[in-house]
Amino acid sequence: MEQKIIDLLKRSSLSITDSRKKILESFFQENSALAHADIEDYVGEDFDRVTIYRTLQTFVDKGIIHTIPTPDNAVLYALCKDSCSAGHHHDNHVHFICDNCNKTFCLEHVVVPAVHMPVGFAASQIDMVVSGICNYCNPTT
Amino acid sequence: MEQKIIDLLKRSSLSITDSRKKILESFFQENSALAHADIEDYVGEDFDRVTIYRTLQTFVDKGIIHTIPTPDNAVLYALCKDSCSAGHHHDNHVHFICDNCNKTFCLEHVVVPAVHMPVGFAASQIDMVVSGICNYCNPTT
DNA sequence: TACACTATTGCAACTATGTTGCAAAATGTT
DNA sequence: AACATTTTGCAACATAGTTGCAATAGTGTA
Repeated sequence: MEQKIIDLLKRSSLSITDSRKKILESFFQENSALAHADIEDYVGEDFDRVTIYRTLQTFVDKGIIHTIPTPDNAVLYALCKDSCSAGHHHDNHVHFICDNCNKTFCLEHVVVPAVHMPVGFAASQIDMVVSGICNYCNPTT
Repeated sequence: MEQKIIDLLKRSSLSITDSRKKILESFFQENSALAHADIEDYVGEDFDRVTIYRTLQTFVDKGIIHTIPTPDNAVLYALCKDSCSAGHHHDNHVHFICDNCNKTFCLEHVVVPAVHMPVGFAASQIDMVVSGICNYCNPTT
C-alpha cells in the first residue's frame, strides 16, 4: 500500500509528506466516503486539524478525491477513480448513503441519468444522491 | 400577501407571530431558495439569529418549507407546494443552482428520474441537484 | 551527503455556523 | 382582562472552517 500511495502522490506531482501518506491511507483503508472528522479520528494526534483541511483541499484540487453533497449538508470526500485528472473530475456517478450504517459509497457503475430541463435552463453538472439500505446492511443479500 | 401568510400559518396550526410572518414574507418575496444568511439579511435587526434558526426548523417540521442539498454544502430552504404536509414531504423534484446568479430554484415540474440500483442496494430517497445557467441568466431566452 | 530553495506544517487567533437552557415577552383562549 | 402556553432574546457554548506567519520538512542540485 505504501508504494501505491507514493506513486499516486508522485503522479499528482505532490511532495511525499507524512500527513499526505497517512490521510491517503485512511481512504484506501476505509472503503466508503469520509468526513473530515473521520479522518481526524484515523490520523489521531499525529497531525493538526488545519493540516487535514489543507491536505484535503490539495487532494481535491489535484483530482485525487472529490467531495460528495449530502442531504444533511455534511462534507464528505471519496477517492476518485483513475479517469479523474486535476481540475477535471469525471465523478458523474451516483452516490449512495446508507440509512443504517450511515456510510456513503460511490456507485461507480451507476451513471447519473439525463433529465429534461425546462426551456431556458442549461445544465452543466448533475449531482444525484440516493439514500436507503446498502448491500452490507441489506438482510436479503 | 399578509393575509396569505396568516392563512398559511393557521393551516399549519402555528401561532401568528411577527418573526414567522416576516420570515415567510422573505420566501414569498424572493422566488428562489434562501440560505439562513439571506433571511438574516432580509429581516435585518428585527429578530435574533436563534429565532430564525428555530422558526426555519418549525417550518420544515410543519412542511411549509423544505431543505435543499447543495454541492457546496450550504443549507438552503424553499417553500413547499401545497401537496406537502407535516412530516411528509413530496419534494421529489429537481433543484437547480445557477452558476451565474447563484440562486437556487425548485423545478417543480421536473421529477427526479428513476435510477437502477446495483444488487443489494435499496433506494428510499433520491436527491438530484443540477447546476448550470437559469432562464433569467440565459442570453438565448 | 550537504546545501539551498521551496513547499508544507503547526500554532494561535479568528470567523462563521449552529445549539441549549432559561427567564421575559407575546400569543391564543376563556 | 387574566390565565396557560408558546415563542423569543440573551448568554453561553459547541463545532466547523479559515488565515497569517514562523518553524520545519521535502526536493533537486552539486
